[in-house]
Amino acid sequence: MDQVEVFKALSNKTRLQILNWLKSPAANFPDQPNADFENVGVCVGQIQIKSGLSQSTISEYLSILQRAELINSTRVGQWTYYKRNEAGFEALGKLINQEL
Amino acid sequence: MDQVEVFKALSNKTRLQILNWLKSPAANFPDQPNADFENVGVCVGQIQIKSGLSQSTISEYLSILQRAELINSTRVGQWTYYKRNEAGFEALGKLINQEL
DNA sequence: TTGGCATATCGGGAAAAGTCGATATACATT
DNA sequence: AATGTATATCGACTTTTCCCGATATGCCAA
Repeated sequence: MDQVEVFKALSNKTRLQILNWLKSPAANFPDQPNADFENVGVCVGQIQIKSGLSQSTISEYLSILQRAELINSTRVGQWTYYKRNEAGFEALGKLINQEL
Repeated sequence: MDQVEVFKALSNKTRLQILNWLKSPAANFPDQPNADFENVGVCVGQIQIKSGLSQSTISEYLSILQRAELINSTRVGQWTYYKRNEAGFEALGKLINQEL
């Protein structure tokens, strides 16, 4: 876990919002017919609509969060679903408590 | 505590190093004749020398860290001493565990 | 196999951050 | 008062980040 990379990923209001939305997909997004929130997460398009930013921006933001190990993705057909990587958040907590 | 501001402050290798050095001033800096590490911290000049960056850069970095509530300063004569603000780190830990 | 979606990648323009040297300010000493 | 030292601020330049629209890629359905 690269410290600077993870903090950079967190240094943006929209990316923080996305992480927060992904805590309760069912509360924050409309139902997805093709997949289940608990298993795979939320698809890019839903996140993009909710954010109000462009498709390309959100796609990039998601990959920044993924490189920082804060989310991970599952491809199902033409959709990519993203969900929180709780192990990454635990690692971050430890980093703060022990290394910073 | 502004979330984006804190994470931006942490998104820089040198600033992370400074925070780390300030965990054990006595181990990381030469003795200061005019002040005591435990009470007031380390003066700007010592941090600047150790970092290898310019005086102006370090002065700015310290103020970024201070605005993020991760360190605080004490002015004594012509010196400004900076030390870690452990309350800020606790707040950060809570932020990670509860809000992120 | 062609057309239509969903997502990723590319190229770019604007804004912010990184970093410097020069200058200003504040305090201390003589 | 004049000089010296420590820190802060300013102006500038370079690099990175923020976002976008356009295009490419991958997958599905007709």
